[in-house]
Amino acid sequence: MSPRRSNPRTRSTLVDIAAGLLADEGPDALSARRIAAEAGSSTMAVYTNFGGMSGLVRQMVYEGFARMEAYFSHVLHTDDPVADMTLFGRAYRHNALTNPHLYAVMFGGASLAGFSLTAEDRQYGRFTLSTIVECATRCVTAGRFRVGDAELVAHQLWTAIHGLVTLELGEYLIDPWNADVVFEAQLTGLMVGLGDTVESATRSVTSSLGRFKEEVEDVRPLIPAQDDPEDG
Amino acid sequence: MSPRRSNPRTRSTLVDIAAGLLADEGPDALSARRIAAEAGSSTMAVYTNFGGMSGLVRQMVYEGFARMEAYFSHVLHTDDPVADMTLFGRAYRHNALTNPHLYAVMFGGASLAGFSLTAEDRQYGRFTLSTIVECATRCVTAGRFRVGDAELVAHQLWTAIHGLVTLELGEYLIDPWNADVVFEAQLTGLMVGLGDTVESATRSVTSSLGRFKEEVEDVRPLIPAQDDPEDG
DNA sequence: GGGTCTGGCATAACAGCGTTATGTAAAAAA
DNA sequence: TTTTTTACATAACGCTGTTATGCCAGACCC
Repeated sequence: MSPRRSNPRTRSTLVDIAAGLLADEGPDALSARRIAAEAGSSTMAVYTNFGGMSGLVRQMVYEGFARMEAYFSHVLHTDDPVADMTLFGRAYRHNALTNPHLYAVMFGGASLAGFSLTAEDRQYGRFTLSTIVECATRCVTAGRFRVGDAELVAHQLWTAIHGLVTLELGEYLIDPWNADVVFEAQLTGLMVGLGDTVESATRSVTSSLGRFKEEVEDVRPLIPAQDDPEDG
Repeated sequence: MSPRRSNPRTRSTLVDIAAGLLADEGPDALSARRIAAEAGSSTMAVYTNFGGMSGLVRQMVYEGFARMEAYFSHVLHTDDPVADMTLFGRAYRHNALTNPHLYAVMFGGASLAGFSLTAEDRQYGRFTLSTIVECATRCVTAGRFRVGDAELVAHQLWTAIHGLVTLELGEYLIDPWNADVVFEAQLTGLMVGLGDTVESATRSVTSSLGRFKEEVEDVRPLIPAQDDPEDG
């Protein structure tokens, strides 16, 4: 009754090769033929395992969100929620700059020809935001933020940092204002705009810079297995 | 000695058709064969006039920046520079939502397969920001903004609004926080973060909403001629 | 006005792409 | 062992951007 099962390692190796190709040579290097050639198989492997290039790309997007969550999970909860929040911002930017092409596929609309995210995919991405919402709640209850709705706060922070990262990846933020300067100013400005005082916001932003180098920067998220925890 | 000159109208019609195709059917509908077919010529017209698809797309990007400038040019200078600034934000978002695919090509990195902007193209885009810098200067001299450097202020505003618009176009901002709610809150928050008081910022944001519908919303920027002011 | 020469544009081909129809063989169930 | 089901290989289809080739329109020179 039950037929031949697909090799579990095939899925993960295909995704690994595709992710490496995207990271090393950019989106134009992503092709079914190229991936299959480097995997030593035919292009049909992409179709039996993922239903086409879209499915494979979608799997890479999921992995991208997993990497982002890995960075977020290393942000500790301290008694300075605003510092925690700015640290999330630093982690978010760090993840995007570490995986620029993958980030572009995740949030860049139709970054890859013929591929677009489904509503379910975006819901996956939005779920990652729940960590930020939780931290925003702590900022509000601590009296540091004026606005009461944590979800609105999270969206404001997300959109602002995302925009900076996007323009930075697009090489729009260079001389004389490089992205670092704008980012630091943006962090402080956002906290003040949400209700924190200039003094405490500046302190929190500064402290999170030190924490970033210890807690987040060197995190090397392991590539998660794709639906099949099999590994060799 | 001097050879046959290319038909000046060919360039503009090709760009017009391409822009219409991009706006109506999205990036996947953009192909040299399709454009040539709708123009009644062969694909070679794309190569003699633009050197290839990249050149044509680049020309469309220039037109995109021109449209954005057209919206900006309709923002009046009042004695409330913060209201003017938020109105620029509304104009920026309005332009992006009116030309979503074009905006994606302008700022979405490699939104179209095989196309990427050059440093010169980005300089063109950054030039548009000079209007914002000028307005930021007025905000600072009026004592509404704390931060002294107008260019830094302009970059903070640009990145924040761009990020919101990008996620909105990517359909990441829907239930329960739609983009409108986040946008209004973001405008106020940004002004406060830059030094304005909550009260005056709220007033300016509110007043710019009314001005938007009168000064900006119905602007229909005419498609500028491409390097050749010839027209028929 | 005729000659000349440069380059716009058409035709057709090439290499690549994602995808699919077809055939084969491997693996799981009976 | 037989049966069944599907993973995978091969080859083709239609599409893409691009280019080699050739024709001829049109601007200069005489």
